[in-house]
Formats: sequence, C-alpha cells, structure tokens
Amino acid sequence: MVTIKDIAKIAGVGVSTVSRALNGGAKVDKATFQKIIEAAKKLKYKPNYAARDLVRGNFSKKAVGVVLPVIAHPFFFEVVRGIYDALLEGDYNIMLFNTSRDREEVFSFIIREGLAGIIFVSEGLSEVEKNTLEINQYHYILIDHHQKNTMSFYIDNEFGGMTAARYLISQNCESIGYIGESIDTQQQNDRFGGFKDELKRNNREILIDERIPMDEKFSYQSTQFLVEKYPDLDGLFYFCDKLAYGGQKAVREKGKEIKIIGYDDMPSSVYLDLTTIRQPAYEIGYEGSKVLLNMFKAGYSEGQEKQYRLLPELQVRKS
Amino acid sequence: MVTIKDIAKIAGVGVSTVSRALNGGAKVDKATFQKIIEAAKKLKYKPNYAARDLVRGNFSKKAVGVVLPVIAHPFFFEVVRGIYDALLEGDYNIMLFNTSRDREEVFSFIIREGLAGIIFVSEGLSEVEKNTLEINQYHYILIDHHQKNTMSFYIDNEFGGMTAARYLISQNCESIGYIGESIDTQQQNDRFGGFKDELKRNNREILIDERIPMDEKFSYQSTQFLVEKYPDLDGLFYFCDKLAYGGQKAVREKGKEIKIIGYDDMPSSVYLDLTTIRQPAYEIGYEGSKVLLNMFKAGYSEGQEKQYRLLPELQVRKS
DNA sequence: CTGAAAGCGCTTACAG
DNA sequence: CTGAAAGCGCTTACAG
Repeated sequence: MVTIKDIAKIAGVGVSTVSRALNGGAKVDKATFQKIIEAAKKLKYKPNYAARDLVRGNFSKKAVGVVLPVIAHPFFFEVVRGIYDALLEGDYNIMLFNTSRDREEVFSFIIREGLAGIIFVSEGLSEVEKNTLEINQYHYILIDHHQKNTMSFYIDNEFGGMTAARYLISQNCESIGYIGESIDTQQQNDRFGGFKDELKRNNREILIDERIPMDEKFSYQSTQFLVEKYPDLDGLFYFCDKLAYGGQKAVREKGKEIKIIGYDDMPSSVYLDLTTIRQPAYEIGYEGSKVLLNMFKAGYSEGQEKQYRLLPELQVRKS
Repeated sequence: MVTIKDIAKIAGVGVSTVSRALNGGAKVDKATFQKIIEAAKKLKYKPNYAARDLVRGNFSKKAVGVVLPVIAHPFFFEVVRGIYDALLEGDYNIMLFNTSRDREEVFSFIIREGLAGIIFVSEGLSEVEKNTLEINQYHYILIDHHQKNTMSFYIDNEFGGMTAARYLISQNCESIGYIGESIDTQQQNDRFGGFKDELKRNNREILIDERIPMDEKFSYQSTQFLVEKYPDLDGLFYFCDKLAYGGQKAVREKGKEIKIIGYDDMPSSVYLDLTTIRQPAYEIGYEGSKVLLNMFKAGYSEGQEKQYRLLPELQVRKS
C-alpha cells in the first residue's frame, strides 16, 4: 500500500508537507504542491481513511444500516422509501445490506462498519446476534417483524388475514382458496393463520392452499388451473397484490364470478380496481426509523414500549 | 470517549487482555473475561472501528456508494434493483446517498467513506467533483445520465421521444399534447426534444406542453382540464407511466377517443393496457454495475468505450 | 494466561 | 513555508 511516506520520499519533502498538500494545499509552496500531487498520482496514492478518521476523531458515522432479505418486492420499496425519508430528515445516510448469502459474515461486516444503528427489515434476530449487537452498544430495531423483547415495528398480519376472511364471508363466498408464496415467513404464517382461523370460526373450510413463487405469471397460471379444477370456487385470497394481479387476469379471462382480494394496496391497485388489505408500508418504515433516530439521542429508556403494532385496513373495490 | 485503556484500569488488567476479551475471549481466563465484559458494559464502551481497521489493515471496503437524487419514483426502484443484484453477485454492499440537501457536504462525506466505487444515478458531475474523484483514485460511473468523457450508462431518451411521436403519428393523431414533470432534467429535455423534433419533421405542431408535479392526481386533474379545453385533442404523450395512469383514467371517464402513450413500462402497465415506451431500467443498473465491478479488478483501460447507450422500445397496447 | 511495547497511516501543534 | 515528533485507539507478536 502506498502511504504519504512514499510520496514524501519521492517528492523529497517531509510527511507533514505531503499531508498539508493532500488536504487542500494551504500553507504549501506552489512548486512543492505540484511536486507532491504529481508523486501521488504516479504512485496511485489512495488515502487511508481509517488512519485519517482515527486521528481526527471522526467516530460517529452518521449512517444507518438497513438489512433486507430481498429487495425485489414493491412492498420493500415502500418500506425503504419510508426509512429513506426519515433518515434523511435526521441527516443520516443509508447503508443497504443483504443477508441472503453468508448471514454470519455479513453480520460481522455490519458490526465492523461502526454504524450509528441498524434496521432489520422483515427478519428476526438470533440470540447470538442480539448479544453481539448489545456488546457493541448498537441501537437497532426490527421493521415488519415482531419478536419478544426487541424493538419491533410491524403490521398486524393476523388481523389483516382475518379482515380478508371477513370480507369474503360478507360477500357470501362459500368455497374459498388461498394463494401464497412458497417461502414460509412470519408474515405469511400470521396472515394465513388469521385468515384460516376466521374462516373456521364461521364454519368454512379452506378449499385451496396453494404456494407459488412470487411472480405474476405463476399466479396467472395456477389460478387458471384452480378455477378449472374447482368449479364452485367463489373467493380467492392472495398473499399480495402482485400475485392478485395475475389471478385477476386469469379469472376475468375465464369469465368466472370469483371474488378476489389482495394484500398490500400497491399504487396501481386502485387503477386495477382490486379489493385489498392496505398495509401502511411507508409509515412503518418512516415511524420505525424515527424511533431509532430518537434512540440515538435519548437512548433506550427503561420501560419504553418495544412492540409497535400498526393495523392494515380493508380497501373495497370492484374485484 | 471510552477506550480499552479505561476498561483495563477499571478491570485491573492490561490493555492487551482487554483487547483479547473483547474480541471473543480466546486465551483469556474465565474470571478475567467476566470482569472485563462487565467493566465494558458499565462504561458503555464502543469500539473505535477506525483504530481497529487501521491496525488490521482493513482498507478495502467492499461497498459501493449509490447516489440518488430521489427515490420515490418506481423507475429508480428498478434501477436500484439492477444495481443491487449486480453488486451482490460481486459481493459488494451498497451505501445509499442522497444529494438533494447539501450536495457538497454529502460529496465529501462519500469520499471520506473510502468506498470501492461510486454510482451516480440520473445526475451529472461538475468539473470540481470529477477532479476530487480522480485525485482520490475513485472508480465511478453515471447511470441514466450521459456526460462527455465520463463512463455513462444511459437509455436514449431522444430516441424514446421520437418513437412516441412516431407512434401517435401512425395512429393518425393530429392534435398532440405532452404532459411532463415540472423539473427540468436531462432525461426530460432529451425525451421531449426527440418527441417535438419528430412531430415537426412530420409537420405537426405540439398543441400542449404541460408540466406538473410527479403525481397521478395532478395528472388526472390536468388531463381532465385539458381534454375540456382542447376538444380536438387526439394524442397525449406522458413523461412516464405513473403520470399516464392518471391521464388514462381522466380520458376514460370523459369518454374521449384519445390515444395515450406513457414512458417506462412499469410492471402494472401491462394490466392497465397502457401503450408505452419500455425503458430497460433494471438492465441499465445491472450492466452499469457490472462494468464498475470490472473496473475494480482491471482498472479503466485506455481507449475503453465510455458511452454505453441502450435503446428503449415501443410497447403497443390498447391505450 | 498476561502485560509492555511496537506500530498501523495519518494529522497537527510546535519550533524553526 | 517546512519537518521532526507526538499521538489518535487498537491489535499482535513477544517474552514472561
């Protein structure tokens, strides 16, 4: 690695002068300055920011880590947008991380970054991870996930699932199916659980429980298939709007009278007349980040509520 | 600031032992370990990562900065998704920055981070900024923006605008309007320029040039208004699908026969039957990042092409 | 298992 | 305007 010592040698000056030149050149002779810059260029010098930060006492990073499992889904986009806005207001930058590969490695990388705090989106934390976080005095929160004894900002998926069930029941649906994603997550478990329980309370069995990849095309195809297979089917609940779009298309093309309800309420759902459960995704990102920002200043106050629960809301449209 | 020296004093041990304990406790007596951890907790010790990195020789950050003007628009979401995927494949993390506030300050913050490289999305660079980047030996690229002598990945907006004009002309539209966003950007200038020039080449004047905030509701309202004001209006080009959605709704409600074309081709546009110009947004993010990744390894090779231009594509649907 | 000492690369008073 | 020296907080051989 090239250091200012190397530059000093080549330029025939002392290291202090090199340092001054590299930092703007105040109080440095024009000719000396030129010599130094040239030497730096020739050697392809890159400053060592760790050393610079150390001596300058630059400790607080003014950056927050955001850990996401995936980014592909529009729901995450909304959440991140909320986080982004709140953090920007607090003058913090955002560092995006993904744990889908080597979670442990990413985790230790994050810790080493020396960030002001960490936001975990849609995922829980192991005991080991929580310990590491605490030993390093990290402030952190969970968003779109709830866990005991951990600062959690989440939307009540059980309630959302229940609301979806009630809607279909209110529409006199009798043969009801669910189409979800193939991965088991807390979100889906809660959502599906609330849905199924409410159906049972109303003496309805769930006719279909289909799990597919998170893609409109799969949803389109599997809805086509299910509609044929179950002629009595009259109500369909989708894990999210994205999947419901494909289903809507399939049902429309088949000319069937099947009530469809999605989950999320994405911006375009209003134009597609999709009945859905609205998730306050932006809000949860925004509010959660605000609380984190507050923890930076005030710390966690003993006894402060740790579970922040928002409720989703039924949006009735024509589907 | 609390240092390991403070802990050492309180725990009655040497600093090396503290260091060892804090780094996992290998070769440290159980009792000593406990004493140290307790002292650290009591003092609320936070490690100084700059110092740690310095001594460990942790220089390369394995993180890339992504500078965005805004994040709200779905187009950026697609671009960022492409960046995210490519960077993840290369095992780099992402740091998101926003320059909307104090650009200069953010800029120097980014430099100081010691990132592996920087991606600027939808914005150009001043000469001063380019100099700073070069002095610090930074690898960087522009995405969705083109600038001479700068590694640029962009989609040809002029071509896209021209294509939109040709489409409306092919549909025999005579009275044509444009509804764009109120901010002047390179993207809009190119897009609108290409559109207007092509109309002129076909002896058509542009009837309406309306600029509004980036919001479906504004688009809905102003389309309602314009449709009334210009009874002959038969063709409308929108800066983006997002705006076109609102326009589509207004035109449909008014029962008019007006051809509508958007720009972007967002996922839901297919379900809304919107004719549009498809932007390879994901691709531009992905491909651009791949080239950056390559520069990390190979550096910039003299004579390498600096302008990467992708072409948008007409998607004809029913609107 | 433990501690004193050297050193990571840089900046900044200080004396010249 | 310039350079030698001290020191930022930490880790890691080294000797005990």
